[in-house]
Amino acid sequence: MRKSPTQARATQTVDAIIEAATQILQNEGEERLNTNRIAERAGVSIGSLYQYFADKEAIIEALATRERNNIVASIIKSLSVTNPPDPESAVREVVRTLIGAFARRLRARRIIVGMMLRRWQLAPREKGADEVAQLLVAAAGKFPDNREMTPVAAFVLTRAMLGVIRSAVMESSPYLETREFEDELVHLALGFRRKEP
Amino acid sequence: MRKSPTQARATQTVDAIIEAATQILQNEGEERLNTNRIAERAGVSIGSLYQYFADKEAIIEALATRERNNIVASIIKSLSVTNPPDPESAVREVVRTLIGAFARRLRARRIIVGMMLRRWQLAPREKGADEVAQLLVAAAGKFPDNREMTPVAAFVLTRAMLGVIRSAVMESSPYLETREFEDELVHLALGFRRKEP
Amino acid sequence: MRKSPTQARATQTVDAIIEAATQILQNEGEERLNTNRIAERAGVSIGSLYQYFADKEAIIEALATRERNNIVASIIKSLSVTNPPDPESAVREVVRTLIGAFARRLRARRIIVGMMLRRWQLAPREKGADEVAQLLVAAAGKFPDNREMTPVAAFVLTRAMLGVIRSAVMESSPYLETREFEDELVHLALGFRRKEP
Amino acid sequence: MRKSPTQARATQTVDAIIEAATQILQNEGEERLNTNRIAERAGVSIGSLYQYFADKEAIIEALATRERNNIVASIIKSLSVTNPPDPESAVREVVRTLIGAFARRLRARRIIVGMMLRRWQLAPREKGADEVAQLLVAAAGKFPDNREMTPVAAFVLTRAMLGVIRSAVMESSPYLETREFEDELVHLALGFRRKEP
DNA sequence: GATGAATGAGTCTTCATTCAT
DNA sequence: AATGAATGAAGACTCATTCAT
Repeated sequence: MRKSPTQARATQTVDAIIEAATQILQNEGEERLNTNRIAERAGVSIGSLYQYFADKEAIIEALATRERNNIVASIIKSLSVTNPPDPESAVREVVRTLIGAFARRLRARRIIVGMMLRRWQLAPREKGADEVAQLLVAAAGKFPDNREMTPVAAFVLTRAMLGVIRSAVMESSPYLETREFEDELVHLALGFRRKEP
Repeated sequence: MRKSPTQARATQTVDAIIEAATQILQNEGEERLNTNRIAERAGVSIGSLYQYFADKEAIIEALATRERNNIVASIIKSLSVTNPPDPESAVREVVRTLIGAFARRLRARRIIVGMMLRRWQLAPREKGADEVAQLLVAAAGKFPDNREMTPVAAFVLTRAMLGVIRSAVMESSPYLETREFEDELVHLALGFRRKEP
Repeated sequence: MRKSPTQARATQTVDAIIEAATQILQNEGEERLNTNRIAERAGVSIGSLYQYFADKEAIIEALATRERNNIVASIIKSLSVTNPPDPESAVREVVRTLIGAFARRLRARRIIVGMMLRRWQLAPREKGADEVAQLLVAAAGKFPDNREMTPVAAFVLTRAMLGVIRSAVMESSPYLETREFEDELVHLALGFRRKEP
Repeated sequence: MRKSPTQARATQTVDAIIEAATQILQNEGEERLNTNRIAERAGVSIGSLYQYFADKEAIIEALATRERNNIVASIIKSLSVTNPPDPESAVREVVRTLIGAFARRLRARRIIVGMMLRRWQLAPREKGADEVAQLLVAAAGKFPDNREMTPVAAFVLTRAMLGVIRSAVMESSPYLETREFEDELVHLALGFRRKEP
């Protein structure tokens, strides 16, 4: 970001720009996402936009970061439920949160995810996923009959979960918000954490 | 395709175009993929390009289809192994093929694979993933202690598998070609197919 | 024309090309009129087309000429009616023929007329109009109470008549084939031929 | 117009674009009228052009509208002559103005006039011709021995007048600015407005 | 700081025409 | 003579970015 917004007014401007970009993505699609339109929708001049963002890429990055932070935050929150009675309850809580996080603002999320896939495929490092992995491992650790979670196992589990949800989002799957879909994801996670195959 | 190439010369042109597009994707990235460059790289006039492809999209589609066919073919081939002794063997065979299909292409063609994976997930009616799902279900179906595979379960399983592999490819994960990684994927699939959690 | 068709086969080809062009104009509009499409519609290769026509312009010219000849021929025919009982009958016959000639294949005619206006505005010399003018003068000469038709008067009369019909065609006027419209044109011509104003 | 010019600078740009288009039409013909050339001739970037005009068509429309307004204004002005003594005087005044409007522009701007006349005839809802029709009817209406002017009659009369003038302009007729030509047009109008044929 | 007019490289696409087969 | 694959100049339009006011 070119200039860190010190004044409250500036923070508002930055937020307005990111929100405008998200809305355009949601309502008009990626093709229509251009800096002029973002500025217009944000009620800001194009000149001002470039005072806070070095280039279009920076806006997209800010937008993606915001989305990821929201999701991670909501997962963390869901895990803070004290003392889940059994593994299934714990897992289900996380699954439900994950699905919920992605299902909201579906179209915008789909495009953002797609854009991130396109742009960051060479230098990715799915930060969010690793954080989620940590959380899952920690959550699973609470129950004695779980197998130990090696790094590889954590990697596989998180990417599997996210992969399924991501696919459902990207494919606009009708399953996405069904109970059966949630059940299957829970089943996937519980089956994975067991010791014997 | 706008015109099906009848003369040998025309077939060469079409191949040159697809090959050129592939190379550009590999060497310069998706952003630099434009019709003029494709034609130039293919040693063909832009006019010729448009004689065989209705628009840019059609070229990308042809390219993705070609890749997908290759992968699906290799999976089908791996499944033709007669009479696997147990579920694990069957699943492991498919897992190994899947990993192999993507990993082999990894070093040479990350961008194409990325594009393809994205397209599999973007295009709701793409056969690719569903074909793989069918194959997995069929492979698993040979053993009596499996639970029934509903459509939702098949969706979840295939997307989980592909999601994990996609992530490993995209993140250039060092796990990708390790035995442990393969084991975890097998574990994931076997755990999922069990009746009780 | 590059090559005058001596063989019957060649004449058919030329006709097919002109007819194809007319049909495209009629069904798809001027924008879609291009040599490749003409050749295709005519069932002829693009190479053959260029064997008979030097360039696209030549096709359009041939087409326009054909249209004009058809119209002039039909007017001549209508004037050959022997001994019309009175001026009004004579005039009405011509008017009716003119309207009929233009009203057929309305869309194609509209486009052809428009194209001619555009292309030949600098070197026009409306040949057809002058021929029609001669005919009108001759026809009018049969009745004693007409005023003399000077060249200027003939010019004005023919252009007025053609101008009205042309406008009706170009504007897709609903009047075009009504009885009232015909009456007004007859009125225009009869009023003009009277001696005192 | 895409954006209404608020700053003075912007107004200049818009004017420059229309003027450039006019010049190109004049000097190079309609076929050479393309947006890049217009921008270049206007001393403006192609981007600026597209900031004020949605597409090429919009430029042509603006240009045609400007011309039409000029002509209609001059006719209206000519009709403001108070109390013409007789029908012939009234009609002659209008005829003279019409001829003058087109003839004056003839030498300088044949192509524009041609384009304009074409557009008047092409665009069904264009006000131009109808406005002139209204004016003619009003002018004629002042005298008691005129027949009533139905819509069809007004259509025929205006298109006849404009058709004759258009032809004279387009064919570069030597009659155009002669007294005899004017007389014949007046004769045409007066003959038409009489009750009996 | 804010504005928005201006920029122009870059992209997709069409189509008249040629020429090797 | 016929074919149709190939050509490439040309044209419409977009949009990230700059900079004078």
